[in-house]
Amino acid sequence: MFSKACEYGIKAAIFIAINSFEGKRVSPKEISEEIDSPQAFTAKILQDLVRHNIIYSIKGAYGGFELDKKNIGSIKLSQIVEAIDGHKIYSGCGLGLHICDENHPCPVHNKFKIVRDELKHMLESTSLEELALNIKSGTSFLKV
Amino acid sequence: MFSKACEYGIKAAIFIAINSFEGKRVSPKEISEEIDSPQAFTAKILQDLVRHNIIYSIKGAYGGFELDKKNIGSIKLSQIVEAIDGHKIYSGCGLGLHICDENHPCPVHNKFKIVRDELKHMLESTSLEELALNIKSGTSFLKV
DNA sequence: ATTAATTAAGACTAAATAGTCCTTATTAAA
DNA sequence: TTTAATAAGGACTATTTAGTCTTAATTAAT
Repeated sequence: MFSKACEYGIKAAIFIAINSFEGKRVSPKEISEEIDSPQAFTAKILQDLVRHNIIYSIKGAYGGFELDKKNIGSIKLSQIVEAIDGHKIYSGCGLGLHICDENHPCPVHNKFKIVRDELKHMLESTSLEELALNIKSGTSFLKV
Repeated sequence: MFSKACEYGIKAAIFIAINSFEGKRVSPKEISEEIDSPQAFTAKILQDLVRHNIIYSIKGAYGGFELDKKNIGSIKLSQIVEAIDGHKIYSGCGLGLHICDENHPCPVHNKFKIVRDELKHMLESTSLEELALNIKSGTSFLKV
């Protein structure tokens, strides 16, 4: 469903959020250990999130990644997915037709639309804050 | 969502179904033209469907691919997807955790489950017959 | 039996995704 | 102002997915 890059990006953002709540910056090393991902690859994905202004990076000694505590509640999963995987999850035909809409639907157009709308709604209505709080409380987990 | 192989496989199966209604066999060439897919690659995917007993192949002159007219109504989309992409759409964690269940959920486990169950239901409740009839009646399209 | 038309199989290439590694730029602290 | 700790960037490799090509096996018609 999501690319590996996107999976890592989501988990990394959650971990950064948890730490930002406590005013702590984190390094790619800590992040990749905590979310069980390849470090260098994760660092590259973090750069993507920085470029999209979803997270912030501070270079140099005592630097790291963080995000604005006040924004954690307003960052939605959809923003992270779009930053990394683009819009292809939402747009595009389920069977790969170049044109696929109400007037010229592929064989599964309407049925597929229901599923995709559900996914879209899920991504747009889930905030980083919600996910981070669940990790903090031990309700959900970032690895294993 | 689906792999290219799966997209081609679904469309090919629909086209074969349409022709089997009329007792006609079709070749990989006809199929790939009709569904706008690479011929050799499509042929390989057809072999997969044959191995899974979803379609039948008749070798030699006047051969081709066909399927049992009586079965078209009972073949579900899920069978084709499973034959080609395996079970990975259903199983596996949305964020790539090795273990992800009610007791040890990833951050999006419950929300993701809703989407995936919807997809699963869609695939399991949609028959090849239904899709083929829509193509025949011009309600939906296999290419462009 | 021979031939022409066909699917099957497997080795190959191409492109996309996943991932590594090294070098440069930046910055806080000493 | 030097140094050590860091992120950024880019070139590189590895793996997976997508796709091609050639040869073998099969079969209906002649």
